[in-house]
Amino acid sequence: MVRGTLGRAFESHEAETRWYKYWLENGYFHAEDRSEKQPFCIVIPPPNVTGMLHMGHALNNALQDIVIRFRRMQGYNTLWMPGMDHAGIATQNVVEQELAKEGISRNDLGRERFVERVWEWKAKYGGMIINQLKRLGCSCDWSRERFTMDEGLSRAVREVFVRLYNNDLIYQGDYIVNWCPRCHTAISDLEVEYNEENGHLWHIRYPFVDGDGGIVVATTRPETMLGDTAVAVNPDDPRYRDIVGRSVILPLVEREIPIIADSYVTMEFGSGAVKITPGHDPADFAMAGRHNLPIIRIMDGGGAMNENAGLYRGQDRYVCRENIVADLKKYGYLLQVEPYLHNIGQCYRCKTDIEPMVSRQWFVKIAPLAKAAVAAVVKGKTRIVPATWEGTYFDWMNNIRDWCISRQIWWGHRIPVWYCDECGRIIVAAQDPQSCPDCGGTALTQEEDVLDTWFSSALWPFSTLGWPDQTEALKTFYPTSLLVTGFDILFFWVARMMMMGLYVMKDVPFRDVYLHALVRDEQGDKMSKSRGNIIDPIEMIDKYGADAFRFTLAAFTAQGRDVRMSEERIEGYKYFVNKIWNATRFSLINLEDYPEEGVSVSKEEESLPDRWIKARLGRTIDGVAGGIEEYRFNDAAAAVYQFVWHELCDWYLELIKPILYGNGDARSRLAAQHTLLYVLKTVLKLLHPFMPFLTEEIWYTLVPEGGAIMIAAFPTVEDGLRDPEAETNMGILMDTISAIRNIRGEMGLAPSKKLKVLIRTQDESSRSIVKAGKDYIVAMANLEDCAIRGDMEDLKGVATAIVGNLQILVHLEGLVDIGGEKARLEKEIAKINKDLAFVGKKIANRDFLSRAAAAVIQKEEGKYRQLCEKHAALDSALKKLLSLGP
RNA sequence: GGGCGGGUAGCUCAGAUGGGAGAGCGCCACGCUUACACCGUGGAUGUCACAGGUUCAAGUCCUGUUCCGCCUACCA
Repeated sequence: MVRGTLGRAFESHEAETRWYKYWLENGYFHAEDRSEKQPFCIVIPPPNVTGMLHMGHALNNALQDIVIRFRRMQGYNTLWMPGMDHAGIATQNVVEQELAKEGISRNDLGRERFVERVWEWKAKYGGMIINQLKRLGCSCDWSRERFTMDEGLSRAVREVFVRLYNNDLIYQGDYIVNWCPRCHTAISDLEVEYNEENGHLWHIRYPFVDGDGGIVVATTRPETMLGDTAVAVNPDDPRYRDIVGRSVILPLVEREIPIIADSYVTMEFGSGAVKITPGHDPADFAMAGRHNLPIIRIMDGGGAMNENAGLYRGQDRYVCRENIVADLKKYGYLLQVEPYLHNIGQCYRCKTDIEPMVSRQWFVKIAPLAKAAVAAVVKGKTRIVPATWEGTYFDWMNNIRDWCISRQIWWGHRIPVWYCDECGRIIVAAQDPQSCPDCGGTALTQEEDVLDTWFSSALWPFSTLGWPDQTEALKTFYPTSLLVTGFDILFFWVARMMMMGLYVMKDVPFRDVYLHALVRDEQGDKMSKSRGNIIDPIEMIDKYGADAFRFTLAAFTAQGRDVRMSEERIEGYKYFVNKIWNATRFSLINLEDYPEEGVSVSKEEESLPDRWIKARLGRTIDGVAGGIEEYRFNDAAAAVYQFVWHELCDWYLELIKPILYGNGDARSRLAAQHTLLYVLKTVLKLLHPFMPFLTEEIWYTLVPEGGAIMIAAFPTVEDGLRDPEAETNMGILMDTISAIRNIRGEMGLAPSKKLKVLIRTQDESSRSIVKAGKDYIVAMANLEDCAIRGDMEDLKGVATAIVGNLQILVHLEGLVDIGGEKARLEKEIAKINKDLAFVGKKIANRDFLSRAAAAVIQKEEGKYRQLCEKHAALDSALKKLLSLGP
């Protein structure tokens, strides 16, 4: 097979489908349960089954795929474990909405039928995101794909629940929880988001039972007064000291409630007296515990007032508020209303105002679990990157509160608890029990509630690998190597995986956690439907190709920074794709007659550009590999971008053109072809983790029998690549060429005009470097002739530049523009004067000389000397220009 | 109220371990040179938020101020 040719442009869409299929068919994504190779494993943050790929997913998964492909190429037994989350409330909502269109509710259907419907929905519409991940190029081991509601994962959930329960780490009780009246369920503290809203502070007078007067309380939620069971003041408050212990009459309700003293009350706020509603306020609930107050719940699950609300029964809580306020006013209890800005807790899914409400729920006693999870990070068993997040992690873990895990919905893992209808005994078991172990009764009723979706997600790193079975995969891949996720779910998910992993597996779930930032729009705003600033990843892939899109994501992923995304930027990296494509086309054309089996080229046959580009390639390998290893994706991307565009294309390809076009001997042409092919192949491998499709397509054409690039070995820096001498020498030639080009541009000499140049230096070694590289200078600076001499006689009609110890004189011939050259030299000299003043001041400073490091002093003195020389050279050039004339 | 991150070129951002600043895009000029105009060559642009301090030397370390984000929190 011979090398092929490439079309005019990369057809991304066609290539993407073709190569993804090819990879799948060849099983390249598949990880071995057992292998001689070192394991490397990432578990995917499971997207919601209802989810569609958004920018956050795209970033998250592009980064994972970059690391995974990199490690796979490095020879690891690489597993990227994919799957989805059943997303209890979200999915139930979707299906309920579907039912609503048919005019029925889930209650009409009943639990069993409803859950069936959800499964049907999932089969039909669920998991769109999986196909979208494939469009991105994700190399997950799809043969292992899991779903949190799978039989196996459900078994893991039950098993963990039972263990926790038997260890007294799960309990049931009546506590105040965050209740979403729309979702009709309790949610955890984390699922509440607080937003500032303009409200009011109502001042209400509660009259004393005995005697005149009363006490004034201030509240933002007057409707909750129906559930008040006390009024509290601070024990140190002189205003109220005497009335503690007395009682007041709750207006409208006519209930007698006590005035109690509790140091929780802030004297300075409002009137210094607080109404206490233990049934509907977390702080009040806590106070009720301390003072043994009755707890009255006044609302139902939908946020409407219940039978305890008397006349207000059936009213929605906000309607009720208006009525209460009106009534208070009517009866003279309302003293004052002031505008008040405060935080309202809302359901993070549906934005409905949360109602704190007392109800019977299941909780995980979390402090002991959190303690171990903190210790693991302190000991460095798990590393959080960037490390600044460790502090946040510790703060949260150390102040953590028990986790409410029961949800009053139907879609999810039903809690493995049964109640004996006969004797009332609670049975907690992994397997459905047949009878009551106490009374032997067979009439058992299972707990209605399901578990928080995050409960099953917390088990993800080991449940997906087969736990509770001791599978080979589990032994090989746990603890996993890396977790990549957004910082927004550090608490929701990462922390809980840490706790569960340590509890169940006795080891951390992952060695490294890389937390990336959020994707925002170019203004820095969060992308959201309501803002209308969403960029759809799939649309971007269609338009610019997955490779350009992925590269853009990587290039903008600096640690600790949000990713600002705009279409323009993706387009910019599409240009990079095009550049790579065309550099390859150029190479292919010029490799046509290069033998497939290659040639062996000795060190001596290599040209300076050959040696130089290989040396630069070596540094690029370090940059890319180091960047990915340290999760500095922008650095890795920048390193390869810079190399391909500004070293390979801008310099190397241009430098070898004359050689390739046959201006030299056959051997040096072969040497250039050899190097070109080698460098191109290597850089494609460096690019592959970022641009899998493009590189595979090119690789296939360039190395038809080389197998897939995705399983090629990732380059390492061989000794032959290090060549500082070539870098230095080539650097001199490049600076020389740039200096001539600069004169051409500044002096307005046409690009097409071939110039005559004289390069002079008394330094032997520089002269020989330039002599050896003369042909490159002539070609790259478009010269008619380039003389290199050691004598320093005066010349007229030239423009001068100084590079190191080289004096570069460009003959201006007929078009002498003394004014132009004078201005150019003066500008240059002015710049040097400024630098000279600065460095001069420094090395004249006694303190600097006595205190700075020797190396620094040496460096500064060297700099000064060079500046002086350059200054002198330019100055004499200027003088000659003026004295000699045209 | 606490905590964290950030204010560097017109824009978006890089700048371990202190030695007077970089990239990409944009802008200006010139070029269709047989890979690429999704290109090439050259050029311009910065009181590194502000004020102090440490140091021979500060974008980089310390303190304070200010502005902007985010996280977190039971002052009703």
